[in-house]
Amino acid sequence: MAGETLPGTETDDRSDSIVLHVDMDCFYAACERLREPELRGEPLVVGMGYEAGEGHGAVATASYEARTFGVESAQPISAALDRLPRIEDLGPDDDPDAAGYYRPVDLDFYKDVAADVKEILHDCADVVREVSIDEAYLDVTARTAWDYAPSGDRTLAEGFARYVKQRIEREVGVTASIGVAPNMSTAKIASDFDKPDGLVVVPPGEVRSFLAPIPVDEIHGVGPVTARELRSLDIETAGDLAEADVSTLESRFGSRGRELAERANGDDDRAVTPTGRPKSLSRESAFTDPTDDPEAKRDVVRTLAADVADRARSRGAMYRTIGIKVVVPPFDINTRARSLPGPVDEPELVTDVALDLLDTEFETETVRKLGVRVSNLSFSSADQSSLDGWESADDEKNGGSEREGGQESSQGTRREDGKGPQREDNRGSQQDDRAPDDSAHDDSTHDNHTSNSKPRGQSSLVEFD
DNA sequence: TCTGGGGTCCTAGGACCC
DNA sequence: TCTGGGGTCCTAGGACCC
Repeated sequence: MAGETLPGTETDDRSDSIVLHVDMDCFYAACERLREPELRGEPLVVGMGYEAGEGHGAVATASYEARTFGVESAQPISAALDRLPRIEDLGPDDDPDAAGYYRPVDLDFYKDVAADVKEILHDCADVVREVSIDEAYLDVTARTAWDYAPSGDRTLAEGFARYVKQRIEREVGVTASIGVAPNMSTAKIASDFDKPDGLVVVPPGEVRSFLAPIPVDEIHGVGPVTARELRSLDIETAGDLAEADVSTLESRFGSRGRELAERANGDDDRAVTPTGRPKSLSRESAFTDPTDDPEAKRDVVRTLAADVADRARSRGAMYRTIGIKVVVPPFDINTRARSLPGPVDEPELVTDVALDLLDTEFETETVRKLGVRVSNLSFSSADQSSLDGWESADDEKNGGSEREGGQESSQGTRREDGKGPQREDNRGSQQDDRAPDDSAHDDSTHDNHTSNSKPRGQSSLVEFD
């Protein structure tokens, strides 16, 4: 790994950083077109929870051609079909130009394609933060510069971004929009500015003038609720937000208020850090029709719980909290959770706790959707080194001080039955992790009966039977 | 826009400890 | 024991993102 930035020389001032935000254009649709080139240029809708010929589910991605018909992402498929009929449903007299193609989401295939893209990204940058399957931040400060190319009118950074873009298109066959800026939040807005197939470069001196006219709701972190509230304060653009009175913003939005104003002003000194480990894993599913049938609900919860536990195990995650989500019509979201004294990897326990949470409060409730979630995750150390090696290996700061995970006896010995991740390790991705004395505390409160041969009667930790 | 699935972060109140 | 303040953990809900 690159050792060019020594710990001591790491500057707090990142104003000359070069950050790329790479955002794949209509990624799911682009993937479908890779394997079905006939779909190029056609209106194409990729639906999740959608099955061929059916009408449920929601739009995951609509191609630009489909968007001209009013199809939008997150729309119910039924609404999309109203605006853009399925080509197969056309009668002989209907206009084939006013119809589109519908495909179900095939995440496994998209992940394969995304892996090819990410390989290129990692090849082009020292630090890559993957935010989702189709989006990533790259810190390329060490690879290029804000200087102008000899030819005169373009920065070297722009040339570098163009190179990344072209590689993706040439080697994978899908297009990306890229924003280039001195920080993450500006790069993010820049990538969005000229989609699809865009390349927008905002050099350090132009950040504020670039941001000023941007509508507030295009700022990352401003959703419908915040946008409405901002507008009620006559704040319509990033420029307005940058000039707004900070204490007013803070009283309205808490700590987020200040942060939003800073972002709107082009101040964002977050370093691009590699993707961390997950904080929670969940699975949910909606009923086609809301139901109050207790057994039907339990069946779903059992399936979801098994799925989640399975996924946790395959990712080497132990969990300390198990929860459910119950969505009651029209759309009331309820969550319930129970924490265990220590991390476990116990599929049956996930099922039992989830069912218990369901039964105690929601047995007779009519529900639209159910979910199961595990959180408070911890990962085995073996797995850890492979994933954030650069942090733990070279960063002496967190190397020594806060890793007492080793001699923890009470809960360090979950499953000594020969396989898999053994030792819990609370380091997690340590920023808000109050891990250090977390375990110490745990220890002192209920250690004495640790018969560390067996994980002291897990079933008795939760009060079934 | 009557609503799919998988996440993150923040806030607030209560329990509990010192 | 009715009186302080500080801290952590837990749960639940909400806003937001893709």
